Amino acid sequence: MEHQRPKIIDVARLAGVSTATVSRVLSNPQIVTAETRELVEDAIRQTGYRLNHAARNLRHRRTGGVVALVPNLSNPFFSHILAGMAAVLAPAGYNLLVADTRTAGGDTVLGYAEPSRTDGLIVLDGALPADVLGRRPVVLACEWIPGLAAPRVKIDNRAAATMAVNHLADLGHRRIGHVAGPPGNVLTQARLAGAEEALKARGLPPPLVLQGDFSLESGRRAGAEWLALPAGERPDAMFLASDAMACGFIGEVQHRGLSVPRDVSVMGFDDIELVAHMTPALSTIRQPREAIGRRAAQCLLAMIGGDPLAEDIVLPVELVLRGSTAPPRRQ
Amino acid sequence: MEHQRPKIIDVARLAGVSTATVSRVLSNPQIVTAETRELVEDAIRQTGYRLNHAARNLRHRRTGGVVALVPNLSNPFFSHILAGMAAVLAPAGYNLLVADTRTAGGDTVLGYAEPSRTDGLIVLDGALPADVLGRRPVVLACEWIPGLAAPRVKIDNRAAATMAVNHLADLGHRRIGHVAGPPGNVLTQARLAGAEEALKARGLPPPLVLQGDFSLESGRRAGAEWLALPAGERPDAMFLASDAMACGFIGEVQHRGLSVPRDVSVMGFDDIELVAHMTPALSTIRQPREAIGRRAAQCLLAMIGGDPLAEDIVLPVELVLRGSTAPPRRQ
DNA sequence: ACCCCTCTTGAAATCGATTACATAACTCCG
DNA sequence: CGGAGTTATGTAATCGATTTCAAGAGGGGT
Repeated sequence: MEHQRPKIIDVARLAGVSTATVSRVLSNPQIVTAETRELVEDAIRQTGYRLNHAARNLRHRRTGGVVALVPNLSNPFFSHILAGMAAVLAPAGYNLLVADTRTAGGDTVLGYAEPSRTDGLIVLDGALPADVLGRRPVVLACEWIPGLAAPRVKIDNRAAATMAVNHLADLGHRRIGHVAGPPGNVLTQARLAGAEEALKARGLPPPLVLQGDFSLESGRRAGAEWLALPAGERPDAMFLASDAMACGFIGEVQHRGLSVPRDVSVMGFDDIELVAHMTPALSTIRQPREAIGRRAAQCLLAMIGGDPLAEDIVLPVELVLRGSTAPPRRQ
Repeated sequence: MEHQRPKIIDVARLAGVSTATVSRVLSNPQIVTAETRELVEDAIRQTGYRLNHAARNLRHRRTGGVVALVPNLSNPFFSHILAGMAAVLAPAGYNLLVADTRTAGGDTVLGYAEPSRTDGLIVLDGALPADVLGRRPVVLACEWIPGLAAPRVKIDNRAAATMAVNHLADLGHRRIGHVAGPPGNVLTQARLAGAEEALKARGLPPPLVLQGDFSLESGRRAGAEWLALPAGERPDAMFLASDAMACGFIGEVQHRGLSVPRDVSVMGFDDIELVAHMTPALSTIRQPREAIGRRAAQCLLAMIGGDPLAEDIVLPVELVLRGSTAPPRRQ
């Protein structure tokens, strides 16, 4: 016996049938007689035959791969989304490739978008140029690319931001600030708009807006900026557009000896796992991350399958109240 | 003109050469005359030809994919490692597939190990049964699988734990505890051994050992256990086998009104990005995560290329001192 | 002028599966 | 018992590139 991997023809010979029959047993068992089928299945077991996917994919003119373009893999926000996608894709016979659009160069991203490498894309980064993606199945999740006509799976960011700000206002805060995401980002804009809207609707002054970029470090900088304000001008509640920034913000404020929520209430956005364990635990907006991943994957599979259901999906968020928000201190 | 993707034969016809020549221009340009080469390159540009990877891979009997098996994608510890791997693999023409061994079922993992899906594996989970992986290029990173003969890329966990404990002892702590990882895990064992060794070498009592599993939540539980001890028996310094656990531990201790490092000094392990921003900032052992990923990928590529350099690589760690460790309180 | 060698190029086989089409066998019914 | 219809299987083309082998072109030495 050679130590080569057995091919379909080896199975066919052993079972005394043609390769066509073996192939049918593999992909469409019910159209083969039970008798023949068992013959073939025995042969498969005996030879230890395993299908060669490259060959099947070549014939099917597909790749069996789906790529997720993530802006920053180190952000734990994305990991559950990926898990949700994998949970849908694996049973459907698709591999999930993950690419970090920040660390990977533009060429690499372009390489992934290559139709002969993947059957479709799930884009979680709104900052990619639309033309990079080519004309093929794409689903946008969380963020989206303004010019691009593709189904989106997202939350209502504006309404979520409104919820967050309303909570702070309900506690009695009147000077509410916002740390936004990177300029130009669609989430930044929607969350800022929601925050402004909520304040306006209650007759409160517009928010002090500090710029961030969703990262921990930018949250820390925002904390430093907040501290640098004259005490009388500091907002007494801050709504930050990501949990990572909220962590950085709180860290900086605490390092300088102030206390959350005594000196400032803080709301985050995302509900990453960690923030429930901080001191104080972070009040935040929970995004259904796993569901986002699953729905995005389902949507993409449908598109690959030819369904033109280009409908956006909006998933519900949840307001999670913990220790980082409290009524303002009596002056 | 049809809107089909152009194939190599379309390019060949336009250039007036054979497909063999086009293929040579694509993969071995220098063996073709400059003249012909330009002809072909023009034709490629004109047709907008793009190589079909499934076909090439079929012929080459390779898949162009490498899979990383990660125990828990949500742990940010892994993301930089993955980035490091991708940085090496992409230029070499390999796709990186990422699979979470916890969320993916055993079947899925087995599917990835399938030779016709990927050319090699990088395993970051020591809990996989060795026989799942089959007989093919494998590199173990961080964790390893005792029975399996494969090159490892790792740090010296025992020495790193010794460093951590020595730091606590240098500060003057005498009752030092340890929160270990999941039982049976190789990292758990090495780190525990290093901690015990360091204490013994200094004539200090063996550590109180609490069991964890590297997760945030298990760190929180350890914090609760620590709090439940009679105050006189509590170790006044704790070394935890992961940063995630250290976060959970500190969170729990602080929630109950005690202070770090006043009431207990805490050392973590990994140096994930976030812990520099907590209050107090966490003292920890920094693993060179990106380098681990890069070296593992390089090693795997070498193995795929046929090099049998089955050498283990041990990378250096760094002791990072921040605010969570301090001399014990005077009693 | 002839032979040998090197360098380019093309024709055809190949990678390993899938599937359109053909064929054989069998059922059913008039 | 013959012909139509159904079902199970085999033959061979096909997916799109790579590569072996052979042939032709040109160069150099004698």
